[in-house]
Amino acid sequence: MTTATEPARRGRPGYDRDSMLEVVVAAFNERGYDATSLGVLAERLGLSKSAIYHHFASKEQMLEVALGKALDALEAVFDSPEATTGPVVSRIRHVIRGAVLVLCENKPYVTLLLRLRGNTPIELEAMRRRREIDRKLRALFELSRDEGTLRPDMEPRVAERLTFGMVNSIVEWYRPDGPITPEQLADSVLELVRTGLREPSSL
Amino acid sequence: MTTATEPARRGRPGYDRDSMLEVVVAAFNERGYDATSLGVLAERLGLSKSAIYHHFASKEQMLEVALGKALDALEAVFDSPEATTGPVVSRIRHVIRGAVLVLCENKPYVTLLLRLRGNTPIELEAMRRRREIDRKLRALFELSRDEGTLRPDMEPRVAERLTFGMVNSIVEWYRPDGPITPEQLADSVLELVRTGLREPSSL
DNA sequence: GTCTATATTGAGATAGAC
DNA sequence: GTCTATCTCAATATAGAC
Repeated sequence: MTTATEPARRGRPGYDRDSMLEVVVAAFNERGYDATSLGVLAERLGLSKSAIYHHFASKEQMLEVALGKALDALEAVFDSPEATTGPVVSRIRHVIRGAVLVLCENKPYVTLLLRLRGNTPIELEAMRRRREIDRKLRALFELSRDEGTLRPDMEPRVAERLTFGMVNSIVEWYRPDGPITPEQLADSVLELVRTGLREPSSL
Repeated sequence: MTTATEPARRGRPGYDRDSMLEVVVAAFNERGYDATSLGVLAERLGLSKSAIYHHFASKEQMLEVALGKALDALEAVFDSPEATTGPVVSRIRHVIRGAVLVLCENKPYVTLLLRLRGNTPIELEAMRRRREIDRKLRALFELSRDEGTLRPDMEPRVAERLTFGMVNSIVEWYRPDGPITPEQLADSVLELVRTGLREPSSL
């Protein structure tokens, strides 16, 4: 009932929670969570409105499950051994690369997370977990400053905000079927963060 | 009726369009446009719901006027002489700096613009104008690549997206009454874009 | 697991008095 | 320029049959 077993997603009927959530979250991201009615969801699912309640207790529970997927994946990156041990510069590179990859591979769920406004307790709790992740990147930049590998005119807090701003903005334009792979994108972000956009010789 | 004349914004009554819009847009940004009901707006304004209709024909018209403010200010930066003539690197610096300053000084209106989902013709038109601005930054990065001042391993399109991603993310955390001035913030963004976060000597 | 009702609430918007 | 009262519609959610 909770864990998907085998087939799932046919032409029309026979949804399980995960396959239904894919359709639902895509709709949330296109129109916004609040602007997406159960009627629209039912239409896109090819079901009646009431059938949805067989899988989810409420519209907000769909949001809750989706946000959990995004947060679990992001937290795994920031709590991994490569993020908590070793040279600080390597740790920073690891979490930035990992965040880009998670974002690309779980784009719909992360997109939903990044657009929360905190209108309900469930949204507030998700935002709390997200802020905890932000805090971990900031802590890494503080270590970097202390050891002298962060340029001294850059506040760790500003570095963290701008870095995450850049990374998070990727959900707005990355296309899984596009020409750029997540790995290439992660390389571009890391290079920009490391040494900027300018042709090095023109410094 | 359309243009504000003199005083405006008192303790409770006597709103004109602009002073009312300030309150309205703040509410939109806190809860999201769709999740903000006229009832909530009336409460925050200290008015009844129907009184709002003396100033705006509809909820969506409030959005339209607010988006116009943001877009007019941004377009002014990208159409200015400093953005269209002179060395390409200077033009890029000018539009990035200008975008950061406009964003800080018109934060509520720009925030609203950046969160649109395109659910109505009015939203779609605003998104079209916004894409036009994106296109102008991309064109500048293409010129930069052609003259050899953009690092060759960075696609102009990716450079544009990551740069605007970083700039636009500022609406999520900039505080007008905080310790960082818009000018300092613009400097930080420009330095990060130019040469990255690393202590230069550690390259 | 899905359906056809339907209950209930709150939304955006209007009428007309003051 | 603001109010009270009301209209209309669409939203989330439930009941109960198949």
